[in-house]
Amino acid sequence: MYSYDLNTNLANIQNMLAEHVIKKDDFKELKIIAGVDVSFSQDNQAVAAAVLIDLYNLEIIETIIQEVELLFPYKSGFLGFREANAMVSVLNGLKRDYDVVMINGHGVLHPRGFGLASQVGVMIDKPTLGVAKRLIVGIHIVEGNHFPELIIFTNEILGAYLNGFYVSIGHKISLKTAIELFNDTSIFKTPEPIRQAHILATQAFKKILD
DNA sequence: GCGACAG
DNA sequence: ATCTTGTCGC
Repeated sequence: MYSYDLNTNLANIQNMLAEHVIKKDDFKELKIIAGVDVSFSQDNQAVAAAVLIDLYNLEIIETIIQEVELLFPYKSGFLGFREANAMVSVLNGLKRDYDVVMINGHGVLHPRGFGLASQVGVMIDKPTLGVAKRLIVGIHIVEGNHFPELIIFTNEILGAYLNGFYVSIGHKISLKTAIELFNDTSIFKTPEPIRQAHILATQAFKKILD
């Protein structure tokens, strides 16, 4: 499915859209944070889940699950083309509004500065941040003298490595705020928004397999 | 050429 | 991502 041309075209699209990413805080308030995740196994049958969490007590105030179809195969560096649509779809199904979305995957900490979190952010035009367990090959790390470690790529600070996770700007948020949000929602190893969303998506996916 | 490769 | 059993530890 991935021909050289398709790869090049998708990369070009990412390069162009990356210019629309806003790497600074651009919001009124940060009270309700959304977490999204997609669960799947072999085929393209999948379940997307989203949770809304109150930033001040980390309690869930709304949840939603939705059956979705993944139209693209997974390929490192192009995760957005596989999961962004599903995430936007499930987020649009939420009744309440939210201020920011935490996403499993990278934001601007990406070869072309346009990871899944940035793609979703640009699509919904809201603040997003990316949280991932591993770096994409090609990203270089520069250890800082102070906590948190700073990560650099093409001479620009793009993210931070915190408590086993790589945190980066998705859209309309600064790295500083993204880091604060990561810390403020981490009661367990994994931040609540994505932890709860993952639990929801996984349970729903297994249930729907009946 | 070979292996690695966000989820 | 998911498939899977046990195991270490609070």
